[in-house]
Amino acid sequence: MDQEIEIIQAKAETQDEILLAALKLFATKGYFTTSLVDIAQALGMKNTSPIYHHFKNKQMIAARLYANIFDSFNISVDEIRRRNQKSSEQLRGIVDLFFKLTDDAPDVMQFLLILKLNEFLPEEKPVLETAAFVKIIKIIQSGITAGEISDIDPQLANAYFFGIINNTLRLVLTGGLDKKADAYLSQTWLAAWNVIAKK
Amino acid sequence: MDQEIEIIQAKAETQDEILLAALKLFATKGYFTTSLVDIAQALGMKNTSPIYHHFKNKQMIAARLYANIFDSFNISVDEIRRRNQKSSEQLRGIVDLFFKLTDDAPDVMQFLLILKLNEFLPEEKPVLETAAFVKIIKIIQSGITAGEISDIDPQLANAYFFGIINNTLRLVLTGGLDKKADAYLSQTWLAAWNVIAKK
DNA sequence: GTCTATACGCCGATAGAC
DNA sequence: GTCTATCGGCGTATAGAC
Repeated sequence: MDQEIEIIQAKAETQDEILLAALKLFATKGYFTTSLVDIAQALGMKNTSPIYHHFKNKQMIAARLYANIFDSFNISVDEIRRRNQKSSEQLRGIVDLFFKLTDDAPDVMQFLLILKLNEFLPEEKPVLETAAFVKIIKIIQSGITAGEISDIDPQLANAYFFGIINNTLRLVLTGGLDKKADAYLSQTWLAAWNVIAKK
Repeated sequence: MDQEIEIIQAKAETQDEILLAALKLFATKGYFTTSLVDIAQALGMKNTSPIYHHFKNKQMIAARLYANIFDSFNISVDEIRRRNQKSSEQLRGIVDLFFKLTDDAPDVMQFLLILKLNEFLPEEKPVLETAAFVKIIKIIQSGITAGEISDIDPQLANAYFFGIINNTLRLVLTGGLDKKADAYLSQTWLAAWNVIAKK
């Protein structure tokens, strides 16, 4: 029984290792330019066979990454909403999370912001229809109703606000800005918030 | 002699047809998911052979698209700079061009804004190091010197300004905003300009 | 659960007739 | 300059021993 648990844990661990290696390679090289051989080699495997022991095929690796990342992002957004009442505070929480992820888990952020997911995951929901991103729109709508955010099209407010946030992070990730994301956090938050804040 | 000219023109025309079909497919499906067979079929060819008559290989098609699009964008930026003195006017000209291209040549805009060019054109310059985009930074720097634009890091000002512009256009291109780009032009320009304008 | 070995398919690319 | 035909290679995926 102990053995079985160990085996299951071992399996879960190598699954995660595969996911981690794949994420890193997808984020840096792109999905189509990384082969399963690349992933296997990154893990010190001599073949791709072990990978097929854990995943049906290459696409399912990406699908699992997609599910994991968006689920965990969704949970984070829920927590942020629970812990803050005002739209401005909730948005600030999301921005803090994005900047933190950019510095601490850039591969995850690449996956969220930069990769063209629909190119290799055509059946998954577009990012903007994802639970977490739908909730962000709701936050903005609440802010408009509450008079915190100026009364414009919520989709446009979203486009402007996260245009500033995401483009800044995009540049950090691609080396267009040379400091850590954290160095730009307060200034960038202010710029983005002022675009949509009711004067 | 007349015949020769005709042949050369014909060749140039089918070259452009190949480029146009490739651009459309790359923009909609992505580079790696469109095969040369796809391109050939889009042109009514029964084989890929005619393509190889005009281009050495698939990558060279993309490289030519890259050169054409960035060259013509660069020329447009030069014209805009020549015709306007103030940084605000020059930026406005570039924004007008971007919005116009989004409505009139969305494939070109996809190529400029959305495709991950370095994934399939690793030896080409990153977009931001391109002549036109370097000039845009210069426009912003001039605006700061002239007191039109607030005195922040030009790279950051660039990130904020085009974060708003490009993210809005990105959403138009991907269907996240349902009207034509032109419907958002004046409002989006104001939002972006106000972020960097000196108060 | 990882190894060796191998099959299979797709796509990029070429040869050569017309 | 487009056709028929075909090659070669890479990358995905599987079979089966250990």
